[in-house]
Amino acid sequence: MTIDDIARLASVSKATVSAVLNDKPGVARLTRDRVAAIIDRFNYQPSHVARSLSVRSTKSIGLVIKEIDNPYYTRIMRGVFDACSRRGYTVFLGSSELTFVQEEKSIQAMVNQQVDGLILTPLQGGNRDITYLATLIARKFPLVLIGEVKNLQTGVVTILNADAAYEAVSYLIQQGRRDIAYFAGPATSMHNDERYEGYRRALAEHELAISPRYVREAGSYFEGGRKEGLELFGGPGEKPTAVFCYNDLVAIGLINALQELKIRVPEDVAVIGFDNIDFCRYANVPLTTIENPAAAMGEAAADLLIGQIEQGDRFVPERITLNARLIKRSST
Amino acid sequence: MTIDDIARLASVSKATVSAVLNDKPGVARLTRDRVAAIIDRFNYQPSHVARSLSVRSTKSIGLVIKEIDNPYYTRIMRGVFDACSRRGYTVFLGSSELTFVQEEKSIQAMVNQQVDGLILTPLQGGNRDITYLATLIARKFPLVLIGEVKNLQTGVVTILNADAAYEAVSYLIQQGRRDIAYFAGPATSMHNDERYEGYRRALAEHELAISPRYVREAGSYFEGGRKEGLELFGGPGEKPTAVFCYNDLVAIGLINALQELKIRVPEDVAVIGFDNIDFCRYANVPLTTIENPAAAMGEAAADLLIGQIEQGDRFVPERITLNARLIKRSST
DNA sequence: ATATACAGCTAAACCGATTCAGGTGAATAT
DNA sequence: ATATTCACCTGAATCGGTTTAGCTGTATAT
Repeated sequence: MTIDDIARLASVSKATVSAVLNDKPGVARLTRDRVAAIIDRFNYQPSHVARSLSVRSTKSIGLVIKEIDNPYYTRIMRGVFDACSRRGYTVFLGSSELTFVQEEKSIQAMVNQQVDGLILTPLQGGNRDITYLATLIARKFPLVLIGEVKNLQTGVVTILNADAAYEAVSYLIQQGRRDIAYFAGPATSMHNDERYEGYRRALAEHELAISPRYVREAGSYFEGGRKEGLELFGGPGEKPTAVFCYNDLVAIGLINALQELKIRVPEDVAVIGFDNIDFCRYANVPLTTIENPAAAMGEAAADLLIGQIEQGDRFVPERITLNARLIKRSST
Repeated sequence: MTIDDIARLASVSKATVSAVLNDKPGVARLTRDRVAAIIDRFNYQPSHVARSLSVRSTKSIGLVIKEIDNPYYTRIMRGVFDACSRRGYTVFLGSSELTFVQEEKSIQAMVNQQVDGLILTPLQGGNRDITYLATLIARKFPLVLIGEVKNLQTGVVTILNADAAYEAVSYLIQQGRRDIAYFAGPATSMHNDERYEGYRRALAEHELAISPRYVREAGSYFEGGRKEGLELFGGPGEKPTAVFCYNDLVAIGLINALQELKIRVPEDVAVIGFDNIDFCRYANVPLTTIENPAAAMGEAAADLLIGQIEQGDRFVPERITLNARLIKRSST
């Protein structure tokens, strides 16, 4: 079934059928009804591909995330997906698998599929090569980043990591904790820099010194948190009375280590995570953490992107900042 | 940049350029090199959309899962994604959000986008309407299901749920447990039926009776497991010494309830889950469970589907069954 | 009565690729 | 010298839509 068939059956031109399909004016009531009747009698669906070729838009966007099966990115996905389906866009899935090569490949695959725009949770780090993304932006290709990349003029959606970290650490101080450690994320992560900054600011504001032994790179997984926990709390030397962690997995790993060492949470040591993954609720010590509104970020990114796509030219790169709030549970 | 531009620049016809692009024979070495040089000098990428229209294939598939941010489906996604990118297909994301209406909508959106085929983790239940899927199949639309749907002749990828459950329950019996409960999944789930069947068989084989009080519908989430756990173990009456759970979340909910009731795991009660989500490893009582090879199923489904797409006609609906093995940890 | 406006419709160009039935000329066969 | 073969290349049709300029014929204005 093509538009020609419908035109023939209705004895009109395909231009008229097209007008009916797209609710364009200039078709008499009677004709419109007759054509519409035939269209749904034969259950005709216009070819999306042909339409795309003609109007130069595929009504689809690409989403390239860091890891497909990471609950945090998964929540971003859900937000993007929801916003897109609401606005009639479909989404292509891509993943950078944590490597720059793969990231660029995925982006290229999407661009090649001629998506109308792209949402990216960019990899970060000193050795980040900006050129490819910059080219894309120079070509006016609609692009929205979730998370910052320096020197790139596009739409960006973020949370105020530093402020959230500040709030969390202040809360610990307010509870009487004075020796507070930070279990840091990967050194290449800008999120980590920002969270550290909040930590630093909170301590500085209360005139508490930062002990170098208390700032440890634990990465972003369970194992890192556990390992650093065993080392710091199992080894010799002073022990902190609270730990602010880069993310929830690290916090859970740490708690696991603490329990193994028979150190009580929160009595002996308070722990705060970041992200509020589902797991926090299920854990036997429900984790105090910072709600990272991943789904909302996904939605915001999609809305921003689609706005960008549909505005075309005169569009100014926007920046959306969402709030991350502290969720108090029993680990503090 | 279109194929015409390249043709003009190389002073050949677009047919020749097309032949070069697609590595077709019948182009002289010299010409081929000249054209190729121009193609990559201008960094020309042929329009995927135009190509799709011409060859009637978009080199993309649709993946419709039940829930985007459910770790189990997320692992399926990863498998599908990996297999597809390996074979040069891109994947559209869709979600049924656990409702039949939304499932059909998502599928239609994909079909409308003219994907070459579809992978679906179908909703199940007595009131499942088969007609739409059946129509698709009748139209020879390539479709692979992850999980069974009755009366549908397509590719299917599954695990032997009953056998896996049988193995798990047998293991409990072998450890000396005799009063074994089953915390069941949603009544509409075929997986649940099969797992119950395995449970039943294991008990029957050892001439152990099934106590109706011990078979309880806990659904598929943490809350259900916790609630049924509190009821069964907190209330009056006999208590089982082991529980086989529909899935890991239910098992974790149950363990949470048991800990609240000061019942020791595994000393007083052994618990087995199903799926082996990441969480099992992180829990303070590492959960014995059944490894559900979700990623492998995703890969198998994608391979099956792509095979089906590329074979075209003479294709026989295949069925792939993967093994699920018991992973013994400290909850038993 | 003539000019003007307008609603309703269509023919044909266009989007950017693929494909196939020939055409051309050089090399080989008879 | 003519016929045959073959490698290489091209023109034009095709995929299935959208869009625009222009053509009707009827209604209104002058």
